Amino acid sequence: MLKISKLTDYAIIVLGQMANDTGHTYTASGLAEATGVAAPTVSKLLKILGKAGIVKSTRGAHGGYVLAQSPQQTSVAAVIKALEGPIALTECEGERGGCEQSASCHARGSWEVINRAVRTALESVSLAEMAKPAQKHGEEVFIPLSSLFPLKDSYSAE
Amino acid sequence: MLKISKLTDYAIIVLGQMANDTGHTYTASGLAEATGVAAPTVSKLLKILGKAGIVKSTRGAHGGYVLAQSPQQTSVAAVIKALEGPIALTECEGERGGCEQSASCHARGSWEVINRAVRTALESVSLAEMAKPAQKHGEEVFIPLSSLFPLKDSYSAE
DNA sequence: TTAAACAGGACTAAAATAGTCCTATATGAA
DNA sequence: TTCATATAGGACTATTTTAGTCCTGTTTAA
Repeated sequence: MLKISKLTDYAIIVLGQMANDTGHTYTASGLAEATGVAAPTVSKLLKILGKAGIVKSTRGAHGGYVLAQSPQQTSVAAVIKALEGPIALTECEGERGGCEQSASCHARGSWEVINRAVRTALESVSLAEMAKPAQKHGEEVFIPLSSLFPLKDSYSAE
Repeated sequence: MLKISKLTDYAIIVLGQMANDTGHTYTASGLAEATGVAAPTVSKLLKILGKAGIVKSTRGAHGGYVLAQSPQQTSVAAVIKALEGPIALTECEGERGGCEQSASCHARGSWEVINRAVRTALESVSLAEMAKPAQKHGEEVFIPLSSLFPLKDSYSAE
C-alpha cells in the first residue's frame, strides 16, 4: 500500500498536540489521554521520535517530552522518516544490488525522480501546518508548496 | 510503509516490456520469461490490469495482452491505482466517518494537500518514461513535472 | 526512600502481501 | 469436432509487516 502506517498517523496527531504549547513538557500518558491514542502506543512512538531527535525527553519525576524544534521547523517528512525509514517508493534505492532484475529495470532513474517529488512534497509541509485548527480545510489551505519543482535543477546540481 | 507493493513494481516492469512493441500481442508466459518475474505472478497482475483497462486481453489460441493505450498515455498513477486502490497516504480520505479521532484530526485538510501532490507527481510520469532504456539515469532524466503545482488553484476550483 | 516517568526490548496477535494452483471458458487450427 | 493454447476468476497457503501490549531497568524530584 502507498500508505503511511498507523503509528505515523498517530505520531502526527500526538506531535500536533504538543505543538499547541511548545513550552510545556508533556507526559506520554497525558498525551494519550488528550489524543485518544492508547497509552502504550503513545509511549512507543515517543521513544522512536526521541531517538530521531524530533522530541526531547526528560526522565524522572516531572519528566516528559517537548518538541526538539519549533512546529514550523519540523517537517512531515522527518516524522515519516523517523518511523518508517527513508522515503522511497521502491526498494531499489540506497543499497546497490538489491534489485538484480537482470537488465529489465530501466525504471530506476524514473523512480528516483518520483521519490524525489514525493519527498519534496512531504518536506514542504510542517507540523505547524498539520496542527492548525480546523479552518474549513478543503478550500482555505495555503501551504507553501511552490518550492517543489526545481526538480530538474536539483537533479543536475547533485 | 510508504512503499508500493512488489506486485506494482512487477507491473511496471512487465508493462515496460510491453511498451517495447505496442503492436505485438504478449502472452503471460512470454512476459514472465522476458522479465524474470514468476509466471503465475505475471498472470495474476495482467488480469488485474485487464480489469482496470490498462491492458486489453484476447483469449484463446494466439491470444494474449496488449497495452490498451500508448505508453505515453499510461501513467504510473493509473498502474498503482489499479493494483493498490486510490492514492492516499491516509485512510481518512473518501469515506466519511472512518476516522473519528474525536476532534483531534485537524490534519485532514493538510493530508489532502499532500495526497494531491503525490498523486500529481505519479500522474506526471508515463509508462513510456519509466520504460526508457538506461540513459545514465540520475543525471539525464527530463520528465515534465512542471504542471504539478497549480495546487492552490485546482483546490479552489473543486 | 518512594513515586513518577522515560528507556529499551521482548513478545503476541492480527492483518496485509506474496505467491501458487485449480477449474472454467474462449479461440484458432488440424 | 477435437485439441492445444491462453485468459478469467477465484480459492488457498505461507510469509512478512504492522499493531499493540507488557515487562524490567534507569533516572529524577520531593
